[in-house]
Amino acid sequence: MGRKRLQEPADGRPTVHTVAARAGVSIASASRVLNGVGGSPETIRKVREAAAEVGYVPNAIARSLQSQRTGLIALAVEDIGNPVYVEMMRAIEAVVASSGRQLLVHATGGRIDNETALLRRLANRYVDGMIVSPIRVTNDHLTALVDSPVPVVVVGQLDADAPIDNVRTDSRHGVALAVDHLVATGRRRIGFVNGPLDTVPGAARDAGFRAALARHGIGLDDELIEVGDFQYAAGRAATERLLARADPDALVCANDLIAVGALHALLVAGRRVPQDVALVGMDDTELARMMFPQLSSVSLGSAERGRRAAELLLQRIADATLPPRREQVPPSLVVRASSAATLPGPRPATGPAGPPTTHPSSEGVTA
Amino acid sequence: MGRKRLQEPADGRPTVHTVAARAGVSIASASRVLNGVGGSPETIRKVREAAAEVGYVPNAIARSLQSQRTGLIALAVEDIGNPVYVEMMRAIEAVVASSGRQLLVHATGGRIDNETALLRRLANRYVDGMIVSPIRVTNDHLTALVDSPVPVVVVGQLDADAPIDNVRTDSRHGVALAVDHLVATGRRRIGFVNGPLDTVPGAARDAGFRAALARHGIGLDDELIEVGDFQYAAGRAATERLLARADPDALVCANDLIAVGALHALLVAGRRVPQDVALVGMDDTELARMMFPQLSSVSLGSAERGRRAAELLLQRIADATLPPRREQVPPSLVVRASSAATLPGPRPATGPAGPPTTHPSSEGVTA
DNA sequence: AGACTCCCCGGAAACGTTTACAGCTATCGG
DNA sequence: CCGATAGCTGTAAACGTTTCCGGGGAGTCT
Repeated sequence: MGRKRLQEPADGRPTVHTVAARAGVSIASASRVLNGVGGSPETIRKVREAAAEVGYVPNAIARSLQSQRTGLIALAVEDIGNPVYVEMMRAIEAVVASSGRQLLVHATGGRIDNETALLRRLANRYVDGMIVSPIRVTNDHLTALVDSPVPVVVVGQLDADAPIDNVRTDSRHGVALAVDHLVATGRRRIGFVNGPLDTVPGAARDAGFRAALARHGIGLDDELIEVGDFQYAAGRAATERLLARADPDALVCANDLIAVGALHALLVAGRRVPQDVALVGMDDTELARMMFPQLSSVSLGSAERGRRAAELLLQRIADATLPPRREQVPPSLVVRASSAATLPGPRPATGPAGPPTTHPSSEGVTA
Repeated sequence: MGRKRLQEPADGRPTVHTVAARAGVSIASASRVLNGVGGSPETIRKVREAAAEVGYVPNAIARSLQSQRTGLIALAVEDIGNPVYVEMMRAIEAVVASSGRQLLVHATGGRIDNETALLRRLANRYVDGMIVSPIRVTNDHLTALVDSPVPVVVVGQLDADAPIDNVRTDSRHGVALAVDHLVATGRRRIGFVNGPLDTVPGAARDAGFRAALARHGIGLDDELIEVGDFQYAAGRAATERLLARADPDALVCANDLIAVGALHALLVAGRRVPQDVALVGMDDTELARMMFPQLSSVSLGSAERGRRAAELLLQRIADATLPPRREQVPPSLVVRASSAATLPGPRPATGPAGPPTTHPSSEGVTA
């Protein structure tokens, strides 16, 4: 039988041709039945039977080539080990999975070239869309984002006029919440352990800290500000440097990993938390609840931001003509043991301070 | 002009046809030049020029259909939030990326149906291979693994006769290391906080704990054994239950997340660590170093296991006829502050115990 | 009873790439 | 100076799927 094409590939795996031949129908009919569109009862039975007998599984690549979509969504974050990205990823994954797609995760290590290379490679159509949370943004970056061939949603700050779907929070305001809380509970010598200033979040948090101090009429003491990167080890080292030259009664940290490092440094240095030094982290990851004492932390709604970003992306994939949208998730402060104690100072607690217990088991209250 | 096929898809994105037409050569020549095989200097120049002008990027899907490989490797783990998997993933990612491939991460949540569904979907050829670290293994699972159409490597215990590439450690021995160390430093009322017994690691660690106690001639006290799951919250709750009915002088935990929960419970209950209760975790993740006091932990070489699994997988992708291989990574104990103190007991420390300081900054010594 | 509609089916094109094959030219050795 | 050979080029097939289109049969309405 000189059929026009092989029924069985050398591979041995069945294709739609195999099924069709076995069922005695055309590949078109077989395909229709397998996709559940059309087909007479008799044809359906034959095709289903044949497919089951040979163990047919459609080849997703061929299907993608035809349909021009892969069902893959990419997520690019700096550091997969940071719990804040884990939370974001979980939220994204939930949305993505519920749309029948799969998530492809990339760790960029914050290296900008890495990220632009990734964006350019996007052009090869391997994913239907991408969510990226860059911590540094260059012009190169922006143009790569703007003329990306596939939909992109950015989580994080972005130029106001960039025509890109964007979900952000206000980390300046987040820092302000932390400072307000500390001031309200009587702290005055408030230190700040930040990440790199050449990153978007680093710069925003620095500005937020300075503004908040000024608003409270507290003079800025550069001795009380220290910079590392957004990791645990750097946070610990930066806090050690800070403690070696200054004597804070409170510390704000630019994320929870830094805060955990700061806690370690404080305890090693023999400071009691919160009695001697109150500590507030940022991102409100599960890490904050795992520490002893549990860490107060400014929630930047990472799960919520992830969820919204995923929804924006799915909407854009469905309709590419949508105008660029921008959503904002407000920060909120979660007070736990690490900053719950009010200093025995001039001003009694009026804020959301908890009881000054050393062994609290409360899960924190949202300010 | 009546070319056989469209030069420009409605999409507007250039294909190899676009480039070929613009360069005035055939698509075969264009493809050859773009892949760097063959072509006269003149042709090369023209094609390169045309490709640059139209901004040609090859369509990875079409290429995959032709080459029967996607360049994607899947990794399926239970919980993406567990630092042990983060470490494993980093190691795998390094190997995978150095081979020019990309990593696709799946969180299974430990649900067995989820995992088998994933394995079956593998048949659709979307990935070139898969690394899976199941915590529960059923027969269904095994058959799905064995007749998977794409190469699979399993990280974790597996039936000895299963013809599947496999990288494992000996967590029974790992638990023994922890118990030996605690006994050597004078502990006798050693508790154990485990994960679910119907999981492979849970069962192995339970058996290891019982065997180790027996080997030391210490009677087994069921009051000192508690079970939750492999998460922080469960570890904390399980430890609270255990402390409510027994008075251990040491705790072995089935992983670091549990150990962190146990530490929290101990400190809330007012026990000093390590003076009152020594604590040893398992997996030796960065979390162990982040705690105060830093946690002793049994390293199961997760990064190493990940690296080796990735290498096995790449080898098998390159040559499917290799016989099934099995590699073993030995566990090792890293002693840190949480178990460094020797009890003022009958037996002076002969083991690898560190100084009984309360504020150690040592990064731990490997036993 | 004829025309119209509806449904089902099979052939073939299309997605964008790589590659086997054959034809052509130019070069080199004898 | 001619034949072999090497290198380049273009045509066309192939990867496995979905889908457009035209043909045909059965059923229904007028």
